[in-house]
Amino acid sequence: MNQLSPLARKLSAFVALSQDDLATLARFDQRRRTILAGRQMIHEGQRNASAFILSEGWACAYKILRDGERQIVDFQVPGDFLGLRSVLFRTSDHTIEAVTRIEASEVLASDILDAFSNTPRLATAVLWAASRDEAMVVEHLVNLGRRAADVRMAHFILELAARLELVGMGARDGFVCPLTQYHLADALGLTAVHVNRVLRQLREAGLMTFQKGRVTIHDFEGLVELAGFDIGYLDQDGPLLR
Amino acid sequence: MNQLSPLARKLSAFVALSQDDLATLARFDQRRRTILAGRQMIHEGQRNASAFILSEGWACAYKILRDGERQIVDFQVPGDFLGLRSVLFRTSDHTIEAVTRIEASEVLASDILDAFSNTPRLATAVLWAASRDEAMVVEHLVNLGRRAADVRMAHFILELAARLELVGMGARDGFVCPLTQYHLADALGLTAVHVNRVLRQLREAGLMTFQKGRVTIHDFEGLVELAGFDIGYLDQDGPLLR
DNA sequence: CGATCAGTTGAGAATGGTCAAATTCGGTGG
DNA sequence: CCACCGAATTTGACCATTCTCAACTGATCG
Repeated sequence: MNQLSPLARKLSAFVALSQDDLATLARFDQRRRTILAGRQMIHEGQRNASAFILSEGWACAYKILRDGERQIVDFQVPGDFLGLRSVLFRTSDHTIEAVTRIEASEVLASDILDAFSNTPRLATAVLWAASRDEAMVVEHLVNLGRRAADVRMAHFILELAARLELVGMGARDGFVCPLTQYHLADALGLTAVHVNRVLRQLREAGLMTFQKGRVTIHDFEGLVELAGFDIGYLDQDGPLLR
Repeated sequence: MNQLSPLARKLSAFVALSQDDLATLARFDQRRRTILAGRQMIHEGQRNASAFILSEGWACAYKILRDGERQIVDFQVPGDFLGLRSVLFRTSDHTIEAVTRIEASEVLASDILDAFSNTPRLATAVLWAASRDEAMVVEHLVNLGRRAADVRMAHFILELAARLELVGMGARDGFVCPLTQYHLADALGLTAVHVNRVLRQLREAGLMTFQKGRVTIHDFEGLVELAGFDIGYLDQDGPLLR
């Protein structure tokens, strides 16, 4: 079982996959790629893009507006499947960029379509994983639409903490985080200047520190209370499969 | 072909579905329901919810925050599939409410899971439709994060116009729209008061009018220019299928 | 004919943005 | 090891978009 890819590990935590399913998943993992920090893995408008399964490093998906502004839609951490929509849509509607140096497996469109035809159980599991990502995008949307800057930041940090904990890369007291304050600004719909002020405010309130590539959570309960964070949308039940 | 459901019509516009696929889809359409305006079709926290295919009327999906604020995630119009995520997640992470009186078909979880096992081509088409919805949520997120109130409104109206045109319910000069200014406010992350001001501003600029259940677009090109609207994300190519 | 709900408008407040300038920090070449 | 460079972070002063609160209108409904 040490041979399982990060995605297989994640899915297996929720679904019992058959030997067939695991074999198909293993084929997803044949094309190892190393991507340098800052490189684009998929770019907006690209046709026939591949998908990727992230095993090391962080990526982010974003859109650029006419005036050059950037909105980050989400971040991907190890174990995440990225670019599924770029495969189903012939042309990608967003850019995915490596935040750090990345180790990933490239998954061809044909691999995915074959999986849908031949291993429906795996297909449903992949759809569940995609739905979980969508649930995160929805919560992110709620964050942007209806929460004040400090609450927004707190919620964002708690979501990252929960996601990283699931893959063993963090805990309630914090995690290693390669993001800059510009990343936070573009994800949270704020300016970098205001992000800095909000971070200071949270630090001075004794809730959390974001410094030198590390997030330290000083008061987990306090942060949850401020953010009104409810982990439900991350669906720890797993997919409905028969 | 008159017997096709709205969803079958929408999917057929993009994918050639086999007799098997169509037969499976027809089974989706057996449980007709009428839902009164204001009723909840799926509520947050509900377990084992059904999905629905909308044939008449408008619905909206939203989340309520701790402080009672509401964020509308998206609207559904005839031809839309709603609640797919509520089926895959055992418990729904959002509420779906009828904006008007609705005619819809209830689709059981088992119908969908069977479809995935038996008609992979249809499953892929459904996944594509879900991805298209996700693309709209993503664009909505960008709207909230990085666009000013007037641009946000213009973009939202143009998206609705494009979606309704696809199902024959509107055109470039406008459409019938049952939404209140409160709906707009909760969708766009604004207050109803500010929505009203923005609408006045757009009306006085000769771009569009939102009044008495109808949106009238006076200057389509001007609105597109203001919004920086690019229809690409609605993916008119259809899904990649072999 | 109240009651209620959607829409409209004004005045003042506040959250977050803009602009500008330091300061810190991690590298990199000497 | 040290000087230096560019990127990231930090802070202040001022500004503007959007919110809040409050009042009023008009339509609809029982």
